[in-house]
Amino acid sequence: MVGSGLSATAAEEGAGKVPRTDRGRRTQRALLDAAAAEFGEKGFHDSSIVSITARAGVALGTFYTYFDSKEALFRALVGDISDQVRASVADLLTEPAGDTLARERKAFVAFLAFAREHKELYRIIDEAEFVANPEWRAHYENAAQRILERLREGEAKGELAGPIDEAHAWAIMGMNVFLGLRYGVQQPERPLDEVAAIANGLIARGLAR
Amino acid sequence: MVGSGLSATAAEEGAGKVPRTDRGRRTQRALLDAAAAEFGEKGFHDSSIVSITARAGVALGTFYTYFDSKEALFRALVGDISDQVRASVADLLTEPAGDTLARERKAFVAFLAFAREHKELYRIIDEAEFVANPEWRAHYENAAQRILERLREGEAKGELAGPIDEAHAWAIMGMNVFLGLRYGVQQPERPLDEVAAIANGLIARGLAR
Amino acid sequence: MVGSGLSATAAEEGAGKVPRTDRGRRTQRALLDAAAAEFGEKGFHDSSIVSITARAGVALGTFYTYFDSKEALFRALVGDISDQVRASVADLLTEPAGDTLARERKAFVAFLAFAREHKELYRIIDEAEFVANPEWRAHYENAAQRILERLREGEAKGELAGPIDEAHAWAIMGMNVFLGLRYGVQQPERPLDEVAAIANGLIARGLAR
Amino acid sequence: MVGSGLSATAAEEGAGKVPRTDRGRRTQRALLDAAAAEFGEKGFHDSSIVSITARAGVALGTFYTYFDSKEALFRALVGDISDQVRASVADLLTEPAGDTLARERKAFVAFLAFAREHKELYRIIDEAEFVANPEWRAHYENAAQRILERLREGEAKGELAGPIDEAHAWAIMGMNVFLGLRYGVQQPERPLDEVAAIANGLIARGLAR
DNA sequence: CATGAATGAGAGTTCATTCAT
DNA sequence: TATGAATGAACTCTCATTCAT
Repeated sequence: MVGSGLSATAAEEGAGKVPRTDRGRRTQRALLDAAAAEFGEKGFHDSSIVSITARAGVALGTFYTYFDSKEALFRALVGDISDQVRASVADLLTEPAGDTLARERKAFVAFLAFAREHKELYRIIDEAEFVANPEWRAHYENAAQRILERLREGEAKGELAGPIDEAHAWAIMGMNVFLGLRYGVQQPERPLDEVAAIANGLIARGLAR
Repeated sequence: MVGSGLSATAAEEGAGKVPRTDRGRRTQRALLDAAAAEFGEKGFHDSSIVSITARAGVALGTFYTYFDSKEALFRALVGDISDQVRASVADLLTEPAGDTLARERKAFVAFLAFAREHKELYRIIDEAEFVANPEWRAHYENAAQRILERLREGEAKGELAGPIDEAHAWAIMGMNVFLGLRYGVQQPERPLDEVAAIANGLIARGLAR
Repeated sequence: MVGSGLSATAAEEGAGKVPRTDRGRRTQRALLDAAAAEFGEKGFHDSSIVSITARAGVALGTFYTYFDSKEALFRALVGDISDQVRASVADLLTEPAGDTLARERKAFVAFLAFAREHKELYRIIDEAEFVANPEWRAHYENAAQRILERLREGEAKGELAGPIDEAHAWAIMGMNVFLGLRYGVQQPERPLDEVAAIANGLIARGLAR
Repeated sequence: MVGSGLSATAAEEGAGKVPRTDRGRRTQRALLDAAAAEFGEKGFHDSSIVSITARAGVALGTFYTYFDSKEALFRALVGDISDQVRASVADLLTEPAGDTLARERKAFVAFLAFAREHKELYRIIDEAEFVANPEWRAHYENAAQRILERLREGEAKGELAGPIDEAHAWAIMGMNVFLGLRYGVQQPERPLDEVAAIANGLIARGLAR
């Protein structure tokens, strides 16, 4: 289950059709939840619309009342999850955090926690990078962009040694993603803080002034 | 093109059938090369045997003379490529390299160069982690293991600050993979050394004694 | 044509899926009738789903809306025909027949008449004994069982000389089946009663008290 | 194994090609033995030439040196087995047997013994009646003819009550075949004589003068 | 005579999508 | 809006048969 389903924005960005009634909204939400489960379990190609509608408890034909195609559904879902990852991380970052490294550590913990909470989704996001349609591939680029901005702020404040490069952001994101894979999905029993300490240690000294 | 095709070991490890004539060996190689191109372009699910045999210039039925199924072919290919990445990296590491950090930098450069040379394969390896069959998923675990061993050597020699943890290896691998994605596949025009310097700088200071 | 199609029980015993609308029921019946004709003409292996759906006047894919596989269809059909043979014979036996021999004669006539009416099905039943799946092979065993019961009744009433053995039932069934093949299918022009008289004469004296 | 393979006559009746060397004869025999095993286990349609040549230990292409097609092989095999059944029965019947009923009993015992010895072949003979090509279907008609001749001899000698009809022969054959199926193949542990006594009792009284 | 690679028609099956009700 | 039957292109896989060596 992805929280309460599709976020308002994501639904309206062309991926899903806009339901006009309450009943319609409930049906669309049921389809999205079912899709999250299905895609998470089986991946894009092995998921089927028959199965998704069955999970959602609606008839097969109903699907096309809310989505134009299987790809449209996937796109809607990826957008939604991407929103949630960002939201989940942003939440923690709004609190008056200390310095840049502390912020980055918080971001990592939030990310790892999200991965643990929604293991299925991890697969979806990753798969999205490799499924044909290029517009689904924005996730990592956006994420790298946000990391880069935070690093540049730190550089400006004199907390980090310059010059900060885009490559730094991609390196950190790669670290995070793989540690998320390892300790969020494969071995979720390892204490969050332990992993965060190691990751942060690397960055801290690696970028310290 | 996958170098000269399937490496001897990979071919004999049960994934592909063993041709008994020269003609047969040529055909099997043609199929493997065609498959590398096809899987690289379209990914596992969107690749079709019809298309692979067409690329290879043989009849559809010929495929089954050399592979039991589409999955068997993919497995053979992943094994082969995995072998090649490792070999490509190991080559550079046999030379009497300096300290651990220098070795790690060389490994990264080798990896990045491989990614640039075989962009299509990048996708194959990554996809292998997410396609159902778990036996295809050994690549990252093996790679992490090798990184970890190198780091532990450095720790033993007193070059790196301990304690070295498995998480360090996964973090470095993630860095490498994402930098490979960014500067090997997406933006291959950026000078190798520039990227390597940044990556190595992070690790160097991050793990320095 | 198999009477009105699949008997209610057979349809619900897992072999065919249950249609939810009238239209669906009509389509499933069309498929079953087409299958009876096709299997009867060509036998199981030479029958094809393409051809069956063509006969039924529906699209290829429609087949899988009603049956899971070619085997499932065959199973449904065999169950149904087996039901019909039994019903056809049982019908005549409910009337207050005279002694056991008269009953057995009536059963034979009913069987022979059924074979003439549904020549194609003869082949299907016989083939079912030899096609791999053992669950399709119950027909002859059930039939022998019913004959045996009738004979034992006659023995109890003192009409037949004991001891009645299972082998008697199989012998009589074999007689019936081969006479059905010869005078039901191959030479249906010979008068029913003539054949019945000969068969019954054999049994009559063979088992007479 | 079918004795020493294809009987000379059967081989030369157009079904199999005639080998010119000793080596050739050995190869053809190996193929026939392999085919008997394969067809017996899997039936005509599920048997494959690849598998038959593998069993015979020869290359795939070699098959067509000795047989024109899969059907030709089957035909050769059925002819051969049919020969053997007849020979096996005829052997016993040449001895100066007593009356007609004693002969018929001997014939049945011989048949049952053959069925037990060559269970696989039972299936082949039966299948032959239903596989498309009508020329393969001669077996039962020939067998009925021979039974009929024996019965008419008995009638002439005054041992059996007339008038003997073709239907008697088919009835007896059906009895024999089904008892062969039941006590030759399905329950071969039952003593031969017990079954023979029951079968013969039926015929004896059924046709006795 | 023997080999085994090559062929390709044809089979069963899946599933996204359409549409009448 | 909801339903589920209908569609057919596309796919993987099999195997009898041909043929160059």
